Amino acid sequence: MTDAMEGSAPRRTRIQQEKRELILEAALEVFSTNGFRGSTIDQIAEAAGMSKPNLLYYFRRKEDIHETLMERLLATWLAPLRELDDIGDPLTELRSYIRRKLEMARDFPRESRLFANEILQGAPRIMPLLEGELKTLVDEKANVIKGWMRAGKIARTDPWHLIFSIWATTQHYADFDVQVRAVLGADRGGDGRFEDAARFLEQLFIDGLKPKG
Amino acid sequence: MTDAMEGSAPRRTRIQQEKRELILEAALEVFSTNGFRGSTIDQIAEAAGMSKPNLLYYFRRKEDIHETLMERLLATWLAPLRELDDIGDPLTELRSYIRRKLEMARDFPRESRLFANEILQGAPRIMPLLEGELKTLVDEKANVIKGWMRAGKIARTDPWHLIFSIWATTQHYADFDVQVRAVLGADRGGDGRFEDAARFLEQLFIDGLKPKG
DNA sequence: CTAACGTTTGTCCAATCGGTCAAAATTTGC
DNA sequence: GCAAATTTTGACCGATTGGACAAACGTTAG
Repeated sequence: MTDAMEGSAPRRTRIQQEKRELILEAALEVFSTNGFRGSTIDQIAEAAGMSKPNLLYYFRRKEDIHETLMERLLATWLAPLRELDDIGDPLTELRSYIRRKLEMARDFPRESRLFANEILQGAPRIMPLLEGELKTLVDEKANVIKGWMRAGKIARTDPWHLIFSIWATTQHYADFDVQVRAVLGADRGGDGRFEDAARFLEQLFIDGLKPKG
Repeated sequence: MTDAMEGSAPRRTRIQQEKRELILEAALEVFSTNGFRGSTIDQIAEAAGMSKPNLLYYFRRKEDIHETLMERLLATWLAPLRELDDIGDPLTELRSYIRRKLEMARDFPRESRLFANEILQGAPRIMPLLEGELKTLVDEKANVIKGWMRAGKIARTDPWHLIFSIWATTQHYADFDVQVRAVLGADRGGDGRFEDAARFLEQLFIDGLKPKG
């Protein structure tokens, strides 16, 4: 290998691509359940089916794995909000945003937990991103929502806190999944819980945001 | 000290009481920001202003500190839900439950994060409690809410998911505080954010749960 | 086939971890 | 004031951690 693995021109081997993916998949599993400091390179290596030095050949430091994981995560994580569009019926837009977010909580719980872990610990590694890219995006979408309110299409309320509450309620089903299942019990805590949640959230947000008479 | 420090009759010295409190306070700070595995005894000892062996004189194992912390936490954490009562106006009851939960997120964010950390990692230490005490309590309160729905006092919806969404939205302001402040920015992310949140959540839940004409 | 390059492994290291222990310092009961 | 009990400390231990390294092993292009 004559070139550094990071940088503008990665130029990776077939094996490198495959193994890096394998490692990232394993690391997602380990990091999301143990947090960064709670996870060891050995754990990740074992989950990826390779030796520790072998893993360190593909990622020089433990932090590099986490960093790569976070970069990928954030791109896909904000996609649903990016799609929230001015065109189309406001309530329909919000409903499908909520639905997409809930689907992500169902289909990518590990990504949600990885993100939650990072924020819980003060977001030491992604703070600039939160204050920059994320804030810009949310401000933009909050203005879209404000426009809907001014036009009388949805009830007037705080758009930022509306977005927070959508994040909170949907991600709850990924981050607090153990608690949700424990409380719902064997009968209601099965696969159907996401459909129940979808029905409930739609009623809560959409009915609650309908313009008053 | 002739007696074990745990058990039915602790019988503690004045110094023991004080120092144990000091340690628990320091441990709450450290555990809530770094998680259990991410925290070291040295960190806690330094935060409590004592040496590591000295700390270990009061709590024999790191896990004992965490356990004591969790026991105390859970008692106070569920208090607001316990107070949710059948007597009194349903919407008023729910409104003050939401307000109390939001106040706890504001006043005890470390406790909220400690709990979130535990759940995120699969609740290894409190799983029986979730399936036992917590489930029983939630089921009981869900039935109270169901009664209100049958009586036509509030809109019909899923009581369990209603409780989840109240937990999620209120605790979000403690657990994801860094993100909330980053997104709201310097002007709106100050002390007023909890009042804004209270207003928003009241509108979301109370208006959304009003019985339909 | 072979030389260059890419991959894998075993071994090792310094730092940090949770925790022990005996001795020293302090507080407390009388 | 003094002896017994409690509290504090420094030194230490084995285990685990993230990571370095060179040697061995595969792969591939000419």
